[in-house]
Amino acid sequence: MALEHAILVSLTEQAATGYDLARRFDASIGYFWRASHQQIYKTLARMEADGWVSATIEPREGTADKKTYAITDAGREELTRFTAEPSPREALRSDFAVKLRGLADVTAIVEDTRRRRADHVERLDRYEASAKRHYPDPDAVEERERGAYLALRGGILSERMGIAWCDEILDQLETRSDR
Amino acid sequence: MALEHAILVSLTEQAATGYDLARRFDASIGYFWRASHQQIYKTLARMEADGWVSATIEPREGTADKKTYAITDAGREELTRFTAEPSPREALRSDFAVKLRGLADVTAIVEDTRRRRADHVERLDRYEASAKRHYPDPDAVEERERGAYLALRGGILSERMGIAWCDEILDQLETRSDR
DNA sequence: CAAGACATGTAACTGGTTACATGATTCG
DNA sequence: CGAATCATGTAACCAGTTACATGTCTTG
Repeated sequence: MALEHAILVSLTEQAATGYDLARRFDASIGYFWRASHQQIYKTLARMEADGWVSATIEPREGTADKKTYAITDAGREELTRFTAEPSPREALRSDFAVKLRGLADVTAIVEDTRRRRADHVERLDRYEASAKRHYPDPDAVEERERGAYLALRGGILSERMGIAWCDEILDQLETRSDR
Repeated sequence: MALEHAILVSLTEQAATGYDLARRFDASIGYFWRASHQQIYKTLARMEADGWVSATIEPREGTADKKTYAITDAGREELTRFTAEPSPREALRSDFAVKLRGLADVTAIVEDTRRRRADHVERLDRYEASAKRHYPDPDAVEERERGAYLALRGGILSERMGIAWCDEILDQLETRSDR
């Protein structure tokens, strides 16, 4: 389970509320881990019980208290322990590949593939823009940003391969007649 | 949810017992969908209740009956319906990327990356061997095998990109001193 | 005769999703 | 004053994992 660890990594960079974390998971960390705010609040509660994070409470009237979470020493230890254990291979589950394998309706799959390709292109653009902005010189990435840079590179390579796959599929399935 | 649909695709090709399906999910279909036998039995029961598959029962003494499942017309309809709906983007969740992003222990990550690279190489070899054996001429793939071929191509591209990523990571993190 | 393949399951648990619910503050 | 953003949750459900459980048949 790595949601906990993704949160720990994020808190290492900067203390945050559940809401902040949810936004980070929509952006940079979301490149390789998605999480809803409900899931994040649930997980933070468990992590606090485990002593991996500690909350600073800011009472508010009329609504729930604001809680800002910071990583604890125990949390840092847990992160080190987690880093040391071998990562399991990602369980790959692709609805798209299942459809493709079945190839029940070529027209529908071509359509789906085009949609998918457009999505990859859009993400690739975002990632490349982000890379250009934050790491204009890849050979001079700062020590403490190296991890984030390499993770982003993974995103870029992954989107490029996605596009290449879509192109192969379209090349084989598209009839010359339509567009 | 696509386990049901992965099963339907598999049964379209050939009727099978739960045990057979579990083995198929360890092999070809397992390139893009993993499932344990427990999960498969549970899902088959639900699918039978939904009328998507029908079981031929072969009674056996002293142990549970053998059930061979075949896809029904309702199952084929469901598969068509599923193919027509747009595929959701895969939820990407990578323990490895979380670790990399945190970069808490460079030595541990280098080790993990090497392990990961070896795994990608091994899979790539298997996929390429399979491609060579089943589809020696990519331009002459039979109509009804096109889906399987394109899915396998996805696997190949994905492993290649995995290797490329590992190489970039190792290139940036490996000190010249070790190996 | 033992090991491994064939064959089917149950039970407890965990992580994640979807739907629902509430309320304050800020900015155009 | 209304929309967006900030902020925190609960409840019901579902899919998937892990551990446990059983028994036959085939082959070396």
